Amino acid sequence: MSETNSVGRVTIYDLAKELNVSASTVSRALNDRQEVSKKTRTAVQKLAKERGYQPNNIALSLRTNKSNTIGIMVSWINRPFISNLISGIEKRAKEAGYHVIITQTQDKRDNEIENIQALMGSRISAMIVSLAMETKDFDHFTILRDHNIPVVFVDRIPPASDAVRIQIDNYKAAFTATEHLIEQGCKRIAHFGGSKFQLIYKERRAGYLAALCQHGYEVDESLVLEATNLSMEEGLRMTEKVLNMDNPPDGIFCANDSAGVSAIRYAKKKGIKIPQELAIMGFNNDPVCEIIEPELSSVVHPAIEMGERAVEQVLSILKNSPENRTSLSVILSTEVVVRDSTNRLKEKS
Amino acid sequence: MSETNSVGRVTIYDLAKELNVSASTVSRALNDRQEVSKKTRTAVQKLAKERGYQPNNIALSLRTNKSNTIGIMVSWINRPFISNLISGIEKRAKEAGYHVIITQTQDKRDNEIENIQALMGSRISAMIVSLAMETKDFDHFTILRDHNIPVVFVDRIPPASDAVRIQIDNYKAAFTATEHLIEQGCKRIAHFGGSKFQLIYKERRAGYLAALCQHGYEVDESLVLEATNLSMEEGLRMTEKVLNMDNPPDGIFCANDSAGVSAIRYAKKKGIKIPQELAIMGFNNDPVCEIIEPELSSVVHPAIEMGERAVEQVLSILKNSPENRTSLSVILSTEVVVRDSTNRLKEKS
DNA sequence: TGCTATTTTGCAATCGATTGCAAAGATTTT
DNA sequence: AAAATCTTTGCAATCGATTGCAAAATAGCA
Repeated sequence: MSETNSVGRVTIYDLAKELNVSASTVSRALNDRQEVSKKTRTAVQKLAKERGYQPNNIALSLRTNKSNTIGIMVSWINRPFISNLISGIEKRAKEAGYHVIITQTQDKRDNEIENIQALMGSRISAMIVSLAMETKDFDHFTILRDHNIPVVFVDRIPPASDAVRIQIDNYKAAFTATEHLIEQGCKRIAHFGGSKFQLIYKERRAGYLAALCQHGYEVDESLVLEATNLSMEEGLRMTEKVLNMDNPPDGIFCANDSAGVSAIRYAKKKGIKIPQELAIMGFNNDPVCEIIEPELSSVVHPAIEMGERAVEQVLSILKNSPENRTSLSVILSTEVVVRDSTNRLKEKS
Repeated sequence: MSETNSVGRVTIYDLAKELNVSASTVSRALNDRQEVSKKTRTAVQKLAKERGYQPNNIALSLRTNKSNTIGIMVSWINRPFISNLISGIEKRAKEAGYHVIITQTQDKRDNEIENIQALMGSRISAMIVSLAMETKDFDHFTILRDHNIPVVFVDRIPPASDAVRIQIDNYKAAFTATEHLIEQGCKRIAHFGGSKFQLIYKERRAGYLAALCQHGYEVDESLVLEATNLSMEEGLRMTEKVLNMDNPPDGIFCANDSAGVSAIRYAKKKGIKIPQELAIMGFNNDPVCEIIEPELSSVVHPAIEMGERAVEQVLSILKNSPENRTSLSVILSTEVVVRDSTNRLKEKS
């Protein structure tokens, strides 16, 4: 075994002893402080390099009480939107000299509480959160505020007005998407939504209803469905339900792409022509949209950018005094990407 | 502002003062040690709960030199295989009381070096790595060994025989997949591979060649292609190339699903019948396999399980003495999932 | 050379939790 | 009641880096 065991990393004391100076001097030299003579400074830096000195962030964190770590809490890492979000966060965080600790809630409120505890123990500098599907109350987040740990919510955000959030305008996006279906000539438009306890789904539903209303459509409640977890399976069940009604819809606006994909597959199996007899709109613009046939129209959900912006919010909060926070909420722009699953006009031309 | 600022978390000293005991006693009481009288023990624990005491992991880490953190280094988080891998890692790591720090290399060797430095600074207990595509030498990993930090390689592993790795038998998997194409009656089988510097792609290629050889097929080098980054775009280019040859293949074995998807799309556009005129096999069994039409046959790559097993290896290494390591390499089983893109027999029945 | 002025250094405390060892307190034995 | 034993507690050092303040070393000047 080598001379240095796993514990025996090179410390400033080792360097100090070897150069016959004090640890304070080494510390200052490594931080390139002017008050250390140039001669010792370069000597220290040279030796540090030779010995492969790595500053111990843990010791530093203990002293400064800053871990330079951002905690991320999401439902599941292995979802296209989330993994893109995290990718964006990690990239920007690293640029700013922060680490990133990740935890999954698996959409369970209890895990949310547990994870917050654990992250608090790690003295994270800030936290970026996308809520668990189950979560309807937010008491377990107050402890973070009590300790002045900035929290930025992304995508699945709480309704509390004073929370910092990064989001898209779900209402407007849903409105535009639904309007697009109307423009394509759809007369009866269904909506497959997610849990009504999640603001994003509530807003998408509201946008959908508003578009119908504005264009003088009547709302048929039996066409407005909701699932706690809007999965492929749920999407399939919903599609089956509405397409077997006496008066089936000729358009579906889905609150995510999984449901949209299921709708396309079921409709195809039933021999229903897309988009002529049934136009289908998804949400998120996942990669599958371009794989499935016909390709699925969807709403861009800029995941990577949301992650980057979340980090920027974190940094700005950490930099400014708590009272100096300006923009609490960032709303990113989206757009409807029209593909074959809703493009009726293309066929006519 | 509240009485406790962000720095003013409750410490054992606060509890000690309030109870008129020493910090040592509080520490021991919180760890439920017998040598503290039951009376003080319960009193301390009660007060700790009341005051919302959170042990400071950073202080603990400094003392023990154990961060209880596993560093993950992957190319990109936002890839189906990787995000599933991480999901599995996080889950099992949390169960074992470990945190997970994530870094992306973006497939760049320089980032790999930088990330290792950063993770070393955070005094990670162990590391789980999937190599950057660029990486051909492994000198920058020796520092981890020098400091006795266990490294477990997953998926994209180095060829060094003494590295701990979690993998599938890529050779065998590729062999079986190619054999399946042969059984389906393919006479000329192309291979779209990844960087030859990556072991997994090398092995997949070898398995493919071996299957051809064993069945008395001649190898046509012009059908064996390789891309540094086997993306959808590269897959498209490759498909275009081979299908426009004078003597095009009637089967393609792709080293990942992106290439497989591109092959299907291009072939369809050209009006080539799948699988009758061209059978296509992917690798990874990404979700897209079941979305595209025809559905893409593929090889199961058990991402979540690989993540879990990687953590188990880490734990076993950390627990046992360095000399006591038993299983250096874990090989998980895979299977070929036959779908419409290769199933010629189904049509005949 | 002697006396300020300036530059360089070192001492010691700090961050929070743990632990070996010693001391104090409680209990039992003779 | 004194001695011996056992239980419970506290002191002080440790982990590694930083920093206010004081001390030492050097430079500048007469």
